[in-house]
Amino acid sequence: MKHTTIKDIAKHLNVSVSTVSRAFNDKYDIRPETRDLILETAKELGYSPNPIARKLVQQKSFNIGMIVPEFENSFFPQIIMGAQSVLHEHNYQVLVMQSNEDAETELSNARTLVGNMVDGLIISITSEDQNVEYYQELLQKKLPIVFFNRVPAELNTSKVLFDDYKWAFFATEHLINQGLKNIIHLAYPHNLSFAKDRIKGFKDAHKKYKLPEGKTITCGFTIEEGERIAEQLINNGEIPEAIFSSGDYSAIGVMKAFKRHGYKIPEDIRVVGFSESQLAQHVDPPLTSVSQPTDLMGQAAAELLLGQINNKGIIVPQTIVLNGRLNVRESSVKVI
Amino acid sequence: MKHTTIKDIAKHLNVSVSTVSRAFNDKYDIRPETRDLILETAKELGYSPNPIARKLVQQKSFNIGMIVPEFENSFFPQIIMGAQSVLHEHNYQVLVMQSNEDAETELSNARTLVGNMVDGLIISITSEDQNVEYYQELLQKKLPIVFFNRVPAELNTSKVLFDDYKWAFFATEHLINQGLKNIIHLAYPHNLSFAKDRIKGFKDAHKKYKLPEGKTITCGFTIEEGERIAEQLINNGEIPEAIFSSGDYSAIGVMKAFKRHGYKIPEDIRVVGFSESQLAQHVDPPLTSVSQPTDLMGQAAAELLLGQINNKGIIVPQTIVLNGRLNVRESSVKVI
DNA sequence: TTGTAAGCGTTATCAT
DNA sequence: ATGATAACGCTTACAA
Repeated sequence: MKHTTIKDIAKHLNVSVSTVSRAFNDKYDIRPETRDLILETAKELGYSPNPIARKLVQQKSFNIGMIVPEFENSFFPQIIMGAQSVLHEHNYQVLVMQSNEDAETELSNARTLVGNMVDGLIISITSEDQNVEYYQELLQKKLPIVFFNRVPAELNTSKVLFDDYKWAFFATEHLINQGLKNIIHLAYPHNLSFAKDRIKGFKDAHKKYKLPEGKTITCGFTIEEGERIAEQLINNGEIPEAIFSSGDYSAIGVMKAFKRHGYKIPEDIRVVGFSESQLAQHVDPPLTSVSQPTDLMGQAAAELLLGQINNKGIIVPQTIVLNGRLNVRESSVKVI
Repeated sequence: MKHTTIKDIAKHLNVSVSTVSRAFNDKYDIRPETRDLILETAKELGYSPNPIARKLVQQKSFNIGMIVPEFENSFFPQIIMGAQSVLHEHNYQVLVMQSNEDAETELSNARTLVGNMVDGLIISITSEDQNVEYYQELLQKKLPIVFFNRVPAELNTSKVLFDDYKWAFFATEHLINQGLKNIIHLAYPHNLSFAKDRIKGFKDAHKKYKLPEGKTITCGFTIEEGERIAEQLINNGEIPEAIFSSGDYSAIGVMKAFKRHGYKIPEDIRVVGFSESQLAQHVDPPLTSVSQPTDLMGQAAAELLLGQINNKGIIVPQTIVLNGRLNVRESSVKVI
């Protein structure tokens, strides 16, 4: 693809390239008529300034890179949209990449984005342990980075978090308050910091009510995983009074499996999910779930990043912890 | 952010910049020891080549831009992942942007991506009528573009489509074959080509069975829209035997509203959706829906694009039409 | 095998 | 108000 360049226009009009450049950058002195003439012929010749060249000399792209583990579920897309809304207002474009839950891909995404000279990065990491050296390196080079939702503990930069501990606690309490004692928690793998926080919330709720520490089973993100765990429990004859799952999908899987085996929800087993997926209110029975303010999370991350950018890389690390809500639905309360 | 540059290394090692450059580009003659030395100090100094500069001189980025209307639902994300899988194999990175169903945003996305010197574009358009001149312009400049799912009729480039006509026909036939005569089609707005194709499929199925041409109502994409239309029908006392909706969400909305008013599905009204959303198999009753091969669509688009790129911009327009499947579930068949 | 220098498309400083 | 020109970081003839 052959771009029309500033030179083509300069030649065409017998002016210098700097004059043409000025026509496109309001801040310089230029006679209005010359400017209009240039802008006009630019349109004729199908010219628009080449941002690559501009980036090279200005060392600034007005692009923000964003990396998320996946966007199959609506969780991350909603956050992306939240971030976009504030970034767009400030004339930044957002380039999105997904790591597919893979740390290596995440690293290569980051490199691509940095290669494109993004002015900042907003990242939700895949694994707590990997890639931190690279991010560390970027931060040392004064590249603004904000992490959200899944964040590396060691890195000293801004983060936007959800109060996983608190809401796992509340969700568990919601079940305990109904007189239930035998609750199982389906936890996410331990390399995710929020998984640990939720486990802690779950256990501390038990402590508060002087109950024996609840049982925890590690479980994946999918419906199938939830089904697998439930089948396992059924096989072992180990039927709990309630299940608090770290994700809606596994919670739905659990419900499916138990229903298939003739158990009634919520009569026989109560179920609570986490993250308020689109499915939650539409499954049968509707699933109680902790909803996280995805749009706010995106907005907060974007604002922290803009702050860093405008601070010329002087990073004042800030951590914002966002509140949630427990959407109580039929799956977790006995209908009277 | 201060990048370490090729010059820093050159100075550090008392060699010329071209030697350093060569160390990073295998194809040139360079003494292995010099190369290793350079690569080593590069690592020490935290240097990696600046792709922006490289792009500027090579006029090639190994980045592909992809624009989708939204990624809140899993439809487009799945296509993106399909495309990514083949593009990654060929060392291309994919930059994704979303137009939010807005033609202007779509245009600005395209400009950003072109500005980043992507080597090709994969687009699902928001509106058939807008932005075509710009895309036309890009194509004339030999920028490879492949459209998918929602494509502009006028543009002479490669496209990947779903056979909307055929599957709307089959879906309708599936209802007619059960002896139903009074079927209403919830159609998408007419500025989307596939909306028209589905309407035609719906009507032609009626023709085949010598039935009066079925009724069509224009409806949005959301659950709420489906509910609104259903409420309207109920208010008018106009209860059909079946509803064939152009989208799963509106179909689900329809079911919700009818259920709320005491109608039974499928006993009183049968419902068929389109696009096989994640929700389809989990709502109550499970929703019959036409599933589209999203992964294949992404892969096909990517392959067509790579073809164009490797053809050095000599575009041989191709249109691939993909097949689907009707997933029959409880919402559309009377249980015996 | 290595160095020199031109060029990619801009912006920005310094003259004029 | 406009023009020359260096610079951004890199690749690539061409020369040595």
